[in-house]
Amino acid sequence: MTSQQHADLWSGERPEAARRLLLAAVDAFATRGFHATTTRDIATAAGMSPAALYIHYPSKAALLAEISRQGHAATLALVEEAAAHSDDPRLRMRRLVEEFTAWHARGHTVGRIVNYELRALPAEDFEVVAELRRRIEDTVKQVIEDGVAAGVFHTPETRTAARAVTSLGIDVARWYNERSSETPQQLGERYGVLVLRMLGA
Amino acid sequence: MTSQQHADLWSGERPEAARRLLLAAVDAFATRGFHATTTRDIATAAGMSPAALYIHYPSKAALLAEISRQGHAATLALVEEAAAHSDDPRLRMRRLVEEFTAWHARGHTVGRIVNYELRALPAEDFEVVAELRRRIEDTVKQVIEDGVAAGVFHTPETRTAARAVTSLGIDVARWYNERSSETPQQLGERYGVLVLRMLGA
DNA sequence: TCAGTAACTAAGCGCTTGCTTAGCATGTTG
DNA sequence: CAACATGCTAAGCAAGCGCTTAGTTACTGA
Repeated sequence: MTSQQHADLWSGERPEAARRLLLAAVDAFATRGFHATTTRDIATAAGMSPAALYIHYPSKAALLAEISRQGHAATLALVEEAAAHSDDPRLRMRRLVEEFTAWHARGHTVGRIVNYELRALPAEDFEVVAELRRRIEDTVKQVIEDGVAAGVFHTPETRTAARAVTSLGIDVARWYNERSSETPQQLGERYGVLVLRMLGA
Repeated sequence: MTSQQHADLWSGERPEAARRLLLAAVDAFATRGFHATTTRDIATAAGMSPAALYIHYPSKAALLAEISRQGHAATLALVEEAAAHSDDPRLRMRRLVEEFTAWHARGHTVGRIVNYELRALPAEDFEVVAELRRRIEDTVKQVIEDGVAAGVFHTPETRTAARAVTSLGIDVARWYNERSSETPQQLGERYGVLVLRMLGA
């Protein structure tokens, strides 16, 4: 159940019990949603009593905030790295879509929390996360604008195009699961082709 | 707050108090999510005491099921109509994306419930709704396959392409709101252009 | 040796939840 | 005009919620 993705994202989390709680929370929030998940669910899945949760995290919402912040930070890093990877906007965009899509497939549990549990975040955590989201979208928009300026993309509304590109990746977290016929990498490659055509490359 | 969309979808709902409850539930479920919404929220917004809800609906989940069933049925009708509208797969697909996208923008509250509250549905209601969703996706896929067969679309994986097309529309319900700079119709037209290019038309 | 600390549990507190019960107006019908 | 149906409210119940308290155990270091 717990995918490799989680283990990597929080491999440095100490003490180990805190990490187990985080992984249990990711699975529970992704499967049932934040509000339908109880602190007893999380603690039990991590092999502890409910009270033990509060030694490592001050509240249920703090667990959500930790997952959302880290998930968003990792996504932004991935997008920025792909966008800086070459000089050709086509290669940058293809790499960006490949990685962004594969990330949302491989980490669809974290992806669901990141994208669909924003409302449940405490106000100040939401602010932090909203800024990360803005930077992700701006990075995508910048690659498109670079491509338009270079004459390799042909799309009049870069904001709308950026929305479409990010939408494709984000929505993968909603429908993808381990039983899907495509691997995350395959899906990324196919979406990369579709997006380049969509942008008129 | 209550958009025209809702009023149209449930204009025939009698008695009028039942309709008011339904509209209040749509707003509340879309804004806060099903599990974060209380029966007191819904009843108060509809101008009644909590007990009055149970005269018109047997449970909170029954309200959700009613919204989800009707929302899915309306979406399927819209998609099937657009898909049957002409002989040219390009015109059919453009119309389909225009209407599907505009629908998710105009009715983003209902759209959020339809697409993001499936987990909260009672099992038997979920089955009904899952079948409607299958038919929506199959209709989209069929238009793509018709286009490939006619030589006007060029995309090797029709299932993946259908996923991408529906994803674009569905995700609109997540981010669109009344303050968005594009009208639902504008957005539909722009997405129609992007999708046709994506399909290699 | 033993005070101090970190990690935990059993028990439960105060509150909110979905939903029920009992009863009250209003309007309709034989 | 009695009998009933409809649509509602005030009050509240049992269950479950997030979180706290008080205490136990195992380990560390002077």
